[in-house]
Amino acid sequence: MLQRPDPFNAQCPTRRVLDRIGDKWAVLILILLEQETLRFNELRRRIDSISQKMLSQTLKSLERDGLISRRAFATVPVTVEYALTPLGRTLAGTVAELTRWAEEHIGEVEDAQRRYDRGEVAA
Amino acid sequence: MLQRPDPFNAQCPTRRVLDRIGDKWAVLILILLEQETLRFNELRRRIDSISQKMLSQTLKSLERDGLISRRAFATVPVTVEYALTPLGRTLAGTVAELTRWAEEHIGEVEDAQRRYDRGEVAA
DNA sequence: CAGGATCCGAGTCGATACTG
DNA sequence: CAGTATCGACTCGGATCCTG
Repeated sequence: MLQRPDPFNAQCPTRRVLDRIGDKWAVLILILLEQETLRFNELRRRIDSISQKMLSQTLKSLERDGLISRRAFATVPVTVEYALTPLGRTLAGTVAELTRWAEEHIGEVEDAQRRYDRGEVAA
Repeated sequence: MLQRPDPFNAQCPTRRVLDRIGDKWAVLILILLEQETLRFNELRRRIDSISQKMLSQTLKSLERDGLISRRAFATVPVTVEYALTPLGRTLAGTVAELTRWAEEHIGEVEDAQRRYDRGEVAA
């Protein structure tokens, strides 16, 4: 029904990648790790509103997808560092395009919302 | 805490845009409408697995965000056409970058997953 | 044809408590 | 410090029925 690997119709792999990006926390983590390697609790502090459950869960699936790498050091209290893999880095770059779009057009979106909420259909 | 309009910490507008993109159905609709204007049930048939509830719900919020436009014709049974707005078109373009990434790298992601599931930590 | 309203089960997420 | 395990609240989304 479609020429491309079709993100429609199924649990096609492409769709799975899209869902991954749809994940709010995953995107934030990618953005943070793009700038520097971070430890578990550092990430937690940066994101601030994330629960420890969602953080570890999200980190695990990002690692599974080969987007980030996990390195544990046998220091006195354990130390674990998370960093982007080369693959993750390419994705982070693409995602950055999106956040750029958001920053540039958020004004227009909000205007549209106000108009809509005022009952205007807008041409 | 951050230089950019910070997608962290809050219900910052940029975050809202990201959530929008995170929406699986919204993305699919944008992709379809990028190619041609479609009617309600046409969209329904294309996406196939979407329920009528989610379709109308998603269309409504896309319209509210100024990304698509809705035009109703007073034909015998009503006809409603949905199309991208210029704003929506710019977003669709950006989203296309993402699907391109997905198509190009899905293989690497799946390889990573298999390795992970086999218990390998991977460097 | 294009949708609104309702009901309801499955999955998500946060809070809490505990471990190596 | 870096997690895991459990539980309950809440939400999302599908199925169904109905209308202009």
